Amino acid sequence: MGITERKERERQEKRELILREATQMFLQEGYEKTSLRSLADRIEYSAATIYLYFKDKNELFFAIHEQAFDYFFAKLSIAAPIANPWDRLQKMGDLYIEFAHQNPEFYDLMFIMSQPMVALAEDCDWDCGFRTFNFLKSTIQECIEQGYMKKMDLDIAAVSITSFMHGVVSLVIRKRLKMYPPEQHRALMSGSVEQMMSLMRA
Amino acid sequence: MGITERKERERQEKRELILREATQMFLQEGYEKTSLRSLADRIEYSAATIYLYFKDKNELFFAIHEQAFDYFFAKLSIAAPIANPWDRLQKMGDLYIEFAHQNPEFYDLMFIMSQPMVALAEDCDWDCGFRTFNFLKSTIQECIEQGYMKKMDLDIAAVSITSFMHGVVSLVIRKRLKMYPPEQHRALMSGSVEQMMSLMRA
DNA sequence: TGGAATACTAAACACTGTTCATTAAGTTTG
DNA sequence: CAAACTTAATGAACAGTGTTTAGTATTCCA
Repeated sequence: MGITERKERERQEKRELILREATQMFLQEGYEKTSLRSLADRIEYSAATIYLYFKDKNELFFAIHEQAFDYFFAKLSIAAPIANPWDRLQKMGDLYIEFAHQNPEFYDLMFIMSQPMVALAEDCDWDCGFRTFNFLKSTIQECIEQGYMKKMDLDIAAVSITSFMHGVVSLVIRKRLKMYPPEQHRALMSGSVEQMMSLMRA
Repeated sequence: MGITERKERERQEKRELILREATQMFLQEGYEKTSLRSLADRIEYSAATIYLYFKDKNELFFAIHEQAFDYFFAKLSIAAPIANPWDRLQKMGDLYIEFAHQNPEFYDLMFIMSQPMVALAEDCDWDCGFRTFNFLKSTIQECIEQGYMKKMDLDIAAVSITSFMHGVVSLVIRKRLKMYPPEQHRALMSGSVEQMMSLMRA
């Protein structure tokens, strides 16, 4: 029964083609210009065809957002081999800022836009988000256990650090740091991160 | 020459009527359902009329966002009479969280959505944002000067605190804190804020 | 070879923000 | 007072959006 398998494979491949082109379009042209019709033009199918592979636009955006998370996780993983958890945490901070700076559209989709989370049903889980969060959490735990970081509740610490990093980055991405000229933003970001790290250091 | 004055006043009043209804609609029905046509229905004018009082939808959203900032600033000002700057800062943190929790759509418009910032031209300034930021900044300055807060660069401190507060709140609003059940969010938020405050305390 | 399943699409639906020619009302002036 | 000018408001159109559906080819299997 190789035929149904081939069909399934071809179906999967077409889904991935659409996803790949959508992702490229999203990065190249930005969110605003990524409409289902323009995507349809690009892949040379009709707009209705996209609905055979994705339930709606939110689900397509969710799929792109998962791709972005894979890329982000791969980037963060550069820090994984660093034995010292404090140095690792520090490196993760740098990589976080770098990722957001180099892929603002991805960052937006992953952490700011509503669309992908609408695709996710009320109850069910957000695997790619959880994985990243747990990676951070385990590093923080090591930092505390090995006495690099002040003793504090693990969840509070993880939420605090996530919040802080997301805060800096998203204020810049959504243009709410207008009180400082753009050329100062990078310095303010890394300055704040450094400050925050030194406050948490045991 | 009372006629041109009356005309100007009537014009201003109509602008405010539109703005008031738009704001109510935005709060009641949410962003998604606030279209220029549905707003036009509500105020019993045609959609084209709105364009006689606002350049485009972004400018209307910017005006609503300014109203939201006024309300926010009034709320934050509850803390203004508190003499001790550290207590005042603490109170401002509580009020910030409370505002975001009670008016998530306003918060979104003020600090997350792109629309209002698009209405603001590249160069020109964001008065309502600046005012709020400066209020925070002066309180931080007092905290440092009076030895309540660890010695640190004022701008770094202001950006750090803003980032952190915005981070917690916006993660919740945009549903990126799914690793914890909703009933735990408030506790995590105040827990993080407390933790952060205690780290900054001299 | 005929019937069922699949892949795909054109066209329509119900929206959106925005523009513009036209109408109606009010104001000023000869 | 009537004519000319100014302003306010609108209906209709434009160009776009996400989404649904009826219908058409094409492929597969009994």
